[in-house]
Amino acid sequence: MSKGVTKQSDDFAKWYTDVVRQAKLADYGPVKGTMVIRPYGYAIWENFQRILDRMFKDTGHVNAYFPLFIPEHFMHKEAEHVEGFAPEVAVVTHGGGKKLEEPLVVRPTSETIIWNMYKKWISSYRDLPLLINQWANVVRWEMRTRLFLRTTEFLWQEGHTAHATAEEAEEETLKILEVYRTFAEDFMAMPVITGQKSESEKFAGAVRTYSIEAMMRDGKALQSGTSHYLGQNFARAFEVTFQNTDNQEELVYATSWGVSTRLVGGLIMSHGDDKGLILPPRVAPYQVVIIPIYRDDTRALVMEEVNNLVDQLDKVNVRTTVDDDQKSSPGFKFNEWEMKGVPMRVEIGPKDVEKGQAVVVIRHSGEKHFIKLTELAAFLDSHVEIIQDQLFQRALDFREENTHTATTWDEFKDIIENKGGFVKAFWNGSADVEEKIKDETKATIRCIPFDQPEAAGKCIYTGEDSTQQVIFAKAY
RNA sequence: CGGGGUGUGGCGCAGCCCGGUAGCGCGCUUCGUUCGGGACGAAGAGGUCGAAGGUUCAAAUCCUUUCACCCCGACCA
Repeated sequence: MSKGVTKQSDDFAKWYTDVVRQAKLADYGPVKGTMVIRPYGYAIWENFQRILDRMFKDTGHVNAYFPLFIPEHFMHKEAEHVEGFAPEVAVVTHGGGKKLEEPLVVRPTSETIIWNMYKKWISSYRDLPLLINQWANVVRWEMRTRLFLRTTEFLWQEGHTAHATAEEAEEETLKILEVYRTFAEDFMAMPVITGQKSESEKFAGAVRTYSIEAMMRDGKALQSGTSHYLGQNFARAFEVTFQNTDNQEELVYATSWGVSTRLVGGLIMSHGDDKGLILPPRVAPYQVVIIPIYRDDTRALVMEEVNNLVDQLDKVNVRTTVDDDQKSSPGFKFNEWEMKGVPMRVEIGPKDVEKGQAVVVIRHSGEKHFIKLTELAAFLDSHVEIIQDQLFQRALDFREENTHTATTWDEFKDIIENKGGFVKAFWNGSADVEEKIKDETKATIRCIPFDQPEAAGKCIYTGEDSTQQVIFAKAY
């Protein structure tokens, strides 16, 4: 493996792939479009899972697990749903050496099988709300794939809830969107824009789709999580009704929502630089890496301080690893752990021990601090949050710098072509116009943000009066 | 599916035009010296040249067929 990675400015896509592979996050699987998530990458995903799972439980949800295989005819019950997913489902036609009576669809998402079950479980308003989440793999046969961002099989969580009223379901949809926003911003240090998807970008089978949209360091948008208000579409398709307090039968109201391993890709592209990954401390597998520097005669001396520091960091729950591999030099280790994005590096050598200090290097800023050993643990502990905040602020500043407002079509095209990033512009709400803009510029409507300007404006394409300002961008 | 490209030790590649003993760098193994920004030396291990067929005394190299993967476009978390 060669030293370093392709520079972001040379080829961002190549940089991304280089980092994923050199930081040992993931590797290509033998089947086209599949990905092996390696231990270091999986550790990040496990951190995501741990944090999100807690948030879901704190908002009243429970976990369950539904089967991978779905009878093919289930997919046909909801018209929009089948139309949306038909081209990308994998179908199993044989089992046990025989052709199956009915082919089985490998789930691209679980609405159908879940609502098939909910029909059995829901009969009264007393059974509602039903708030279930599952952690699972799903398969979507994509034409073009990229590690983490779009793979044939991916890991995600999908929440599926059933409610007695439309208001309550809508409230749930937005509550989860807020969970996603909090997770992205407070843990991944990835600022996001919350809003509603346009009709053409919404989930197949949803009434409304909301999303969080993040800006990557190349200015492109990444849809990072979606929350759908499904209305009664799936309840109608699967005949899921309940008796309300007036003893009347009613269709239930539904939501579904998910985030996937794509978030790992978002994390990489939100913070990384030409030296590799930069991980926010709250989700980093290791927050501190200690690199002891010694020769045989100074080993005991150095390791005593190292072990002492590990104990102290352990007490304050700072995730730490020590790289005392004898085979590689300190210089090699510096580069390797920078590639892996560990937020803080501590160097302790004989000279340091003599002076009663250690060297701390902050990954994202490159700052070098000489800290007294007696103050070291406290310094590192406090910098977990300091670094977390700095990374969020840096990402936010980057997004603001790369977000422009366009009021004329020429201006719009110029920004998309020459500057990139997000473009705020008014839109008349027409799918036709949305399509034309996409054809002419490759920019799509990422979302209709909740955050709207006071004044109305004119549609960027037609010049008609418009009250909705939307975010356009090229997207992953 | 359209356009482009690549298949040769684990990884990255050269060799192919012009057929003649399969090579280089990195990695790996062992030993020794090193160790504060990608250490060095010595000795080793490791390849049915993507697959099938053909031409030839002889094929990684020429011909035919085929498969796979990657990149760019049309679909998508």
